[in-house]
Amino acid sequence: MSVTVLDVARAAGVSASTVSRVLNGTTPVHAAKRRRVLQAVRHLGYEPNGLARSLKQRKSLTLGLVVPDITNPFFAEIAKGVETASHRLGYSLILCNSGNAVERERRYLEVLRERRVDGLVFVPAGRHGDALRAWAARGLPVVLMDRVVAGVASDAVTTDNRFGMKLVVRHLVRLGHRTIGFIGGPRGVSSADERWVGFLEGLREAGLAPESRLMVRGDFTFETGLRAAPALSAAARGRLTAIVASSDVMALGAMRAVHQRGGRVPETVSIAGFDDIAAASLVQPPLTTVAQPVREIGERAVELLVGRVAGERTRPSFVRLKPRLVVRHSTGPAPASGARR
Amino acid sequence: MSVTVLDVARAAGVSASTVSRVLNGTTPVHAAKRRRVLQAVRHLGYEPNGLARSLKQRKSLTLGLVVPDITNPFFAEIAKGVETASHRLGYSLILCNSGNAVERERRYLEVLRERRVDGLVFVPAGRHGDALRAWAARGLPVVLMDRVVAGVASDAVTTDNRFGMKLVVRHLVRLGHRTIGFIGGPRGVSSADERWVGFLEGLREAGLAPESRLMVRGDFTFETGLRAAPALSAAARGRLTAIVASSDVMALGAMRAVHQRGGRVPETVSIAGFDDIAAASLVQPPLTTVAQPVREIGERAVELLVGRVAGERTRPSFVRLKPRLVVRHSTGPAPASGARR
DNA sequence: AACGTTCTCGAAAACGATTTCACGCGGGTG
DNA sequence: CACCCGCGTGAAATCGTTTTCGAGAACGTT
Repeated sequence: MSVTVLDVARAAGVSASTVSRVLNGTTPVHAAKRRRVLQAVRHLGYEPNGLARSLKQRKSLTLGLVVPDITNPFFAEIAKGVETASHRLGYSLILCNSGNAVERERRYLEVLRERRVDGLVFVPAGRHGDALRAWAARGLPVVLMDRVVAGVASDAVTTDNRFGMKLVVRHLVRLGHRTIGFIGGPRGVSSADERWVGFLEGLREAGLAPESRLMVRGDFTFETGLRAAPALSAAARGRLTAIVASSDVMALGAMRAVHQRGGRVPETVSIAGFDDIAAASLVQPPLTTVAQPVREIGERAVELLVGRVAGERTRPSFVRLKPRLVVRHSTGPAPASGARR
Repeated sequence: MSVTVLDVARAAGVSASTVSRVLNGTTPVHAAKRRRVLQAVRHLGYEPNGLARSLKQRKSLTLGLVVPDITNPFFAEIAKGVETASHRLGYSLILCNSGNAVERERRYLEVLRERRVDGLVFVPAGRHGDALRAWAARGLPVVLMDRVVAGVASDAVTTDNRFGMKLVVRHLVRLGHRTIGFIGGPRGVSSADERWVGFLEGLREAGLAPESRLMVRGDFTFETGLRAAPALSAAARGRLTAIVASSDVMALGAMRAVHQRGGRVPETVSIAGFDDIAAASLVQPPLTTVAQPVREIGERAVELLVGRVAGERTRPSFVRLKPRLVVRHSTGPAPASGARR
């Protein structure tokens, strides 16, 4: 059916080994023969069989990417970074969408092992990393992105979420806000937890006392924001002048809720998010948020991974990238009543 | 290093062939031996080597997915559908992000051939399908999504763009609009062209004469919409009461432009888009648009593809899915002046 | 002229599975 | 009783590469 290295060898009047050597440049080959080989390759339209090569070389030049939801713009951006870096370094990428389901995640890691991927770039869905531990137990390379899972010492590339959230709080405090509501992410997801802590630290820094009634937990969805905003408002009895959400999608939900009740952003209440997804700059008013170096997360992760595949390091390395505050128009000075406090 | 079928065979006191038979259920095996084999598999933690299997069976159980930009929510949604369907049918998926660059696209198809993927799901970037033709020339299965490329008769799953665009026009006409601006997509991209035609037909249906000055071409970006809206306004000399864009992203750009100049949507001008990306329902006002059955596009494409891989059909089949008008709040009755006309 | 070295290259052995082939063995049939 | 068939099984061939091993050729050195 398809043309093999042997066909090329026969056509060029050399042995299969020589063809291989020419194609891979592993060992010098006489110029004349080399030319004959290359010509035969071109003439027969030979395309090496990657499967056979991978089998022999015991490396597949393939990486696995597992994300909770490729439809989430944040993960989509990460995926793009990962994809770009992988192909640049000569690796192909198998995409796995776990849908936040731990069971599917487990299945995927199994499939990826069968496929003999050389390494795994991973945004774990749940809190418990059983599947991940099973992976690491076999000595397979893996690097985590965005989140880290307790009790697993692997490479990881994350954002400094605590710092990022503090930037937001500082920004709001400087605008005169004193009563700030917080919409957090699910407990146990490390990035969400860090942002929670960052918020608290930000308040403390400004000499403000946190009120637990003004801090709610969400699941990163639009609906969460939609419901949380009025709830926070009510809990604050009219003192609330700002809401910061742990993700842009939730912030957009909050913004919608405010609009629906006739409020104006930022005049009535300032709103800030986290992630800087594309929609953040598209809505009206454009959302103040924290931009993560998403592309870079993906790229660094892959670089770390192929480094480990090549057996460079032995101790896990932990990269923390600095996020950046992006001030747009959804945040403004606290209204007089709120500023007076 | 890793445990092979031979290790299992030795441990179970049978031959390698028997182990294979047990694992694949190709041929009946005595219950006693079968049990011993399964136990040995479990005990040794054996995991079959997919590369070896693929090499022998001459099928990789892998598909390739090539999209212009995974970051674009429309393609992200498609990717999700493709991923889900692939894995459900037992295939893995190699992700390729062409970045709309024809050259990268060509490279990718090459890599995918080397990897011996069983088939390709493809959203072509450019107009000229050289790479695609090269692919099809080798008799490799491929199914196109969203767009179709001239002169290539392959399977395809598309939306009825013409019909979708007519739905929008009818909707606006029913609201009393008589002077409607159009922001189209790049010439040569079949889906964009079809929408263009659909718009014209919609006007004709309503007995309205198209004005070429009120139809501009864009490239599906936010900036296009941002610039096009004022331009259309100017060209219409105040008669314009509605704008329909060939994509939501452009519609959002147009909406922003209107807001920036102090206009209101839909009071000053109605705006409609196409695609129904997530952001469409998140903005204020929520965008009237045409929803494509995105998830289904991906899934149908994969089903078609594995059908072809299995050698079911021989003639290319062409699936056209019906889109659906989603009326939100960015469109409203034409203002009196416009309605009078 | 004899003798290492270095280069180049082919034969054959991997890589780890599946599949073909042939064979032994019971049991039903004429 | 001879024959044939179907079942379960192992040995060996196969998928298409890369890599090891060893050998011949070419070359420079003393």
